[in-house]
Amino acid sequence: MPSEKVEEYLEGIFKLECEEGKANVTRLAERMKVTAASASEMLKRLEKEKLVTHKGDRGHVLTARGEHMARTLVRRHRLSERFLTDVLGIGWDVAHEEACKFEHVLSPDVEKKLAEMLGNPSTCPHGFPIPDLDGKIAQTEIRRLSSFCASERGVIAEVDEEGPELLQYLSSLGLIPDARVEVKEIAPFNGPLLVKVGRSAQYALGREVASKIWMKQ
Amino acid sequence: MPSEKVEEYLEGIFKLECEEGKANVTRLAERMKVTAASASEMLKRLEKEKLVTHKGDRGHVLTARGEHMARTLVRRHRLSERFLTDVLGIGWDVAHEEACKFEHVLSPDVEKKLAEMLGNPSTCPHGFPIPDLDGKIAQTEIRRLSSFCASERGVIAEVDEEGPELLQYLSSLGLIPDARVEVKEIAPFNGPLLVKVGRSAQYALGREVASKIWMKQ
DNA sequence: ATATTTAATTAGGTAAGCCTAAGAAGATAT
DNA sequence: ATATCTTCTTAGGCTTACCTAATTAAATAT
Ligand SMILES: [Mn+2]
Ligand SMILES: [Mn+2]
Ligand SMILES: [Mn+2]
Ligand SMILES: [Mn+2]
Repeated sequence: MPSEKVEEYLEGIFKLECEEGKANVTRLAERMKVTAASASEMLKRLEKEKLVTHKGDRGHVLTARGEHMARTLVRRHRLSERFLTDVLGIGWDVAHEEACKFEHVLSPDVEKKLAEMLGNPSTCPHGFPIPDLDGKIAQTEIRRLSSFCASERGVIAEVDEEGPELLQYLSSLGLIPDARVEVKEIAPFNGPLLVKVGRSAQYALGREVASKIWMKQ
Repeated sequence: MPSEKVEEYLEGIFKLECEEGKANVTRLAERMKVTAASASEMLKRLEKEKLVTHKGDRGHVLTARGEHMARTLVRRHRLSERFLTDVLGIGWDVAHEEACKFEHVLSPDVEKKLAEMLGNPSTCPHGFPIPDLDGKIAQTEIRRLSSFCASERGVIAEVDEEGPELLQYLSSLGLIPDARVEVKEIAPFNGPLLVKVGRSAQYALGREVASKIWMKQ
């Protein structure tokens, strides 16, 4: 049985692979909040356990087995988030860190029953797709809000942020998955976006924040 | 933050105190499935951390702080069992070991929301009382079924067993909390009890099994 | 009182995960 | 070509939680 730490590393490597194609020591260490030395040691161990292989061009990638485990963890994480927000009424801003603990204690049977109870949801509260039992993740066409032009409109698909503060702020503006957003204006010199959420007032969003909001349609 | 291991030891010591008044190294080691050496070391550490004190008459007892932590864990364990059986439909025979993992990942907020969602239940699926937020445990008058005489009747309060096999067997006979049981006959020479559950057939129960069933009324 | 059994502790060791500090390898700049 | 970053690895240490084997302490039996 892999330890909770090993599981967290697999998840971290998987996310890095999704975002950057491969994982390197430095980026993994950052994500796991450990030193590069610690990340290097863990990668060596994961390679010995055939969960990771050393890709030629400077980087590490998960093996089939490692990737399957990672996808299972992502599924359990997002199902847990769904449960925490929908059933218990926990805020989406803290659901992530609570789910990060839950994901390691779900057995296959509990995972299955939980998914059924929730009606086999397809996304987590932040809009990310929930992998199916085989680990398959539904792909959709999405673009960053920061890439939008003035007068463009769309619907929020995903909010790519884990910290509670920003999530709390965004939900207070109604900027949550499935909200309709229209970009009214973009300030010059790479300035903030003026957006309208639903039929409420306009808000100015910094580019960094806007780049964490992924839009569909 | 206490580690999961420390939490499990606190729980083990608490149960021993309830059952035998105090915890000694040997009994604790048995319960935790470690050697006496390991249990001895852990007790030393818990004493250093002021979670346990060395009682004069051969034994260790929890401090107020240690006991409060233990009661919180028991509460989270039993709430988790309730959730697993009532909401997810997990069998009571495996709910215990699943809950043993859940109890360590519940934050105070999640614990509170979970208790509310469940309607603040007063007992776990095995009939044991759920401590309230202060750790207070409701006391009731209960007796072992094995102490019953022929023709005595009562209602099952608690089933004091953690292994899945016996629990599965007992529930197949309808021997679960709140079931009405009548002792029809007791075989001589400390023999088995012939019991009638509800209005179904009679079953012969060994004394060891009968002593794990606690009756009320 | 002495011997035996049981209970508890100590000594010494291992593995997982973390750290700092030092060194090696690669990439970039001058 | 040489110097300077950046990235990665190694060496050496620490803590937690476990182990076996040996020792000490306490209880029980003869
Ligand atoms: Mn996680
Ligand atoms: Mn999420
Ligand atoms: Mn437990
Ligand atoms: Mn129970």
